[in-house]
Amino acid sequence: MKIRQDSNRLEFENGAADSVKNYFGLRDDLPKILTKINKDGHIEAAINRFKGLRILHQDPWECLISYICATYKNVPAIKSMVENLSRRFGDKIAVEGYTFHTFPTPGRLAQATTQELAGSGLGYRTRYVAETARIVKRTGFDFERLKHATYEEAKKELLAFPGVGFKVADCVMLFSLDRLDAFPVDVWMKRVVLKYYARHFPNWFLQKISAHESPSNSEYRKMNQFGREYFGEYAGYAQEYLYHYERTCAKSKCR
DNA sequence: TAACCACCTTTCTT
DNA sequence: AAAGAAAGGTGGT
Repeated sequence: MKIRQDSNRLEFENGAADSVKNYFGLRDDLPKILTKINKDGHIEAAINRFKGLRILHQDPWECLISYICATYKNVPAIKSMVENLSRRFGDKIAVEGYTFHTFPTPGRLAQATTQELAGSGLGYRTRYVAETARIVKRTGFDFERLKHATYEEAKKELLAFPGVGFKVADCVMLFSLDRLDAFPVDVWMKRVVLKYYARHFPNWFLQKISAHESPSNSEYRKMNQFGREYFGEYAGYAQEYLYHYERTCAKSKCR
């Protein structure tokens, strides 16, 4: 399957398979979603600037490991780690003369030595990835089952993996378990809260989260709850538009 | 419960 | 070019 982006639309060679449409979130009813999350001028600006942005429906296992690796790292570094893992432990595949590597299975990562994993640049995340891989392998963990669990139950089960806190759990649910109501809160969303949604929080709270970089668990819960209640069943989409808007337009003029 | 803070490494910024 | 800051947080105390 070959896909080409031509300016603002995708072209699929020989039409798109269902799995491809699903991966790019093309089955999500974007007009409906954007209407529902468009609650104020701030999110509206983000929507107007990036209309068409969709949430990928990724593989849960790959998503889980990727976000365990993501803590305290910037995006290029995360990309590098995932590529290292794929190149060193995944299967080599050839497509029309180009070489790619699949993301390694739980079994393959479970049998990798600590040294081998650390060699991929994981740092202190090495033991989280190793232990999570072993648990998934040993228990035959069924990620698909979590798609049909309640929000609280799915989150609770994800939190049981080492290296998984609130933020990683919400990301895995949003990006791979079809939980579009999940609302991950990272440093960028904290900035969004302070900048655009301060009036929804008491002053003492705003001062508290300003005092340090990453939010505590109780602070996370408050911002997470606000996002889910304020934006509703597609809060995750609101998060994605605000996140991308803030990262892209905060410094530069974005025009 | 709440507040600190160490943590591996890569990439960005000055 | 080199050095310091920041990076899609988590877990332990």
